[in-house]
Amino acid sequence: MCGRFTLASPAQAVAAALGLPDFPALPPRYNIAPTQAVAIVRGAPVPEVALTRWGLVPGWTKDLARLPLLINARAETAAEKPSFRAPLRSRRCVVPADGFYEWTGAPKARRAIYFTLADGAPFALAGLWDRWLSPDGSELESCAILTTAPNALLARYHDRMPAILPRERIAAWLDPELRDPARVSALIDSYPAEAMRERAVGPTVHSARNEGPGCVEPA
DNA sequence: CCAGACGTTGTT
DNA sequence: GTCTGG
DNA sequence: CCAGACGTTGTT
DNA sequence: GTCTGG
Repeated sequence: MCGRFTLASPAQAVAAALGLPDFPALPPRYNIAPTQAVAIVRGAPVPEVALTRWGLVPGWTKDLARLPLLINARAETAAEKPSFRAPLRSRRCVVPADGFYEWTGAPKARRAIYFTLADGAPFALAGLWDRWLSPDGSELESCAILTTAPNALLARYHDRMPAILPRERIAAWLDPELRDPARVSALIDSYPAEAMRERAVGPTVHSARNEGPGCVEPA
């Protein structure tokens, strides 16, 4: 799955990787955690960037406190889940990232592994977003990252991996005219293992309170 | 019809 | 053990 | 995802 | 909001 990721590349590199005319300069992030602000790209033909809470809150939610944190959505079943059905049809987004972490090992010997593309370039995670009107009248926009079957690299550690969209599929994923669930899910696949790299990193990333390049330092 | 649920992951 | 915060 | 908290009372 | 269970 995907419960922590990074986005520290220069804005220009993010724009190039996503095929966008530009991308805003954001503070480099090495430890993006659930409930924190996450940049998403949504809409077409001119995509816009928005900052949303990581942990999707369905529009019909009545009690935020009782809602589990929906940071991931299984691509195989999202079309049938009440929380994800409508967002999958009409509120798809991409989440720019340049790496993500997976944890492995027994509870007392947990290690984090950091995954990137082989060339170190930023990439697009397939995401969903929604908008929730809180009782006090304020609006909350939130997002979730889709997961899929792991490639051979990820399978060494986990039975899931985040859905990375190859650059040529980003526009189709963001296209609001695309509403057929079968065609939507056809865009999701396990990214080729040969195009990815992994490295074990130290314990700094374990705490979501830690931030900075120390999170990705080799163990 | 109304009421009630609506989620993912990892671990054992 | 379970829930909340980041 | 992991880390960390998890409580009540009285007094100022 | 939308689907399922009764």
